[in-house]
Amino acid sequence: MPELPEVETMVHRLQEWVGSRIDDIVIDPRMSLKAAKKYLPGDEYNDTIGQAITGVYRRGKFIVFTTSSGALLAHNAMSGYWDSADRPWTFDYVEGARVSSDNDVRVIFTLERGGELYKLRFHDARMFGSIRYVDPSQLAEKLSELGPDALHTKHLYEPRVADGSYFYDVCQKSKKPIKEILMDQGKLAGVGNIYAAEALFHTEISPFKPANELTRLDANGVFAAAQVVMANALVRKLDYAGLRVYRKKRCDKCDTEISSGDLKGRTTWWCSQCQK
DNA sequence: AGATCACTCCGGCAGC
DNA sequence: TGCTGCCGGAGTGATC
Repeated sequence: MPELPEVETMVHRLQEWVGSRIDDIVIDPRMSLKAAKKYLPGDEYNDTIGQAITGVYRRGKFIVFTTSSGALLAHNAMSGYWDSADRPWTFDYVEGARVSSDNDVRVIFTLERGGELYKLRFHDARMFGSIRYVDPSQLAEKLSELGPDALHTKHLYEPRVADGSYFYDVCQKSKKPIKEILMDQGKLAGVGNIYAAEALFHTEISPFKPANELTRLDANGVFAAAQVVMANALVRKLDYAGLRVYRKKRCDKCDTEISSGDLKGRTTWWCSQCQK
């Protein structure tokens, strides 16, 4: 499941399409009506054709393609990724390498650049992702629903990044488990299940600890750890060997068996010995 | 009325 | 080997 570093990496690759024009779009006809609604429903399909891509950015876990008259707002959810037909992509998710398949292509954009035509493809096996065309005011509205970003990266759209003090204030306002706060996109944009678990492991705080029980030092530490694990993922080019608790069997500090359980519908991993 | 919750999309895959 | 059940971002509508 792509989180902030994965999305940033995809956005970096997508830069090559800045300056191209969307000539045509084909949406996978095999999808149910409900699933197809997530990809340029209604007028959005026609609104998108003819638009020039003026920039590609990341905001939280969203990809923002700015265009001549508006923007495409895309979310990869669990299984989404982008590539072009002439250069299929193998993307390493934490679950293992995902080899680009022709079978999970949901949307094909025909792009024109310098008189040549290219096929930009959005793959999404599980159809949980989305692509929406929005006008500038809708874009601003949608993005305003996200909290400040968790990490300043090269391709961040309209950089507005949280800091430890902000995160402490957010924690103070809620009795919810700290992991829920970390993953709440409306409070802090970009952190998902993997890096939330890792950040809490590094700071030795239980994912279930009520957020308002964290001291300022705790909150600063958790926020800093989240930034470090995501920044490391970026520089290591998403080499998941650096993960220490997510889907692990044993704690690499104390050798206790790693616990796993449900926290608000998401499986979470933690060391019951180290994390209090 | 704001916060919270259950439910929804779906294929992949673990576990019988 | 073939089935069943579980998993999950974010949006939606229901409920407290």
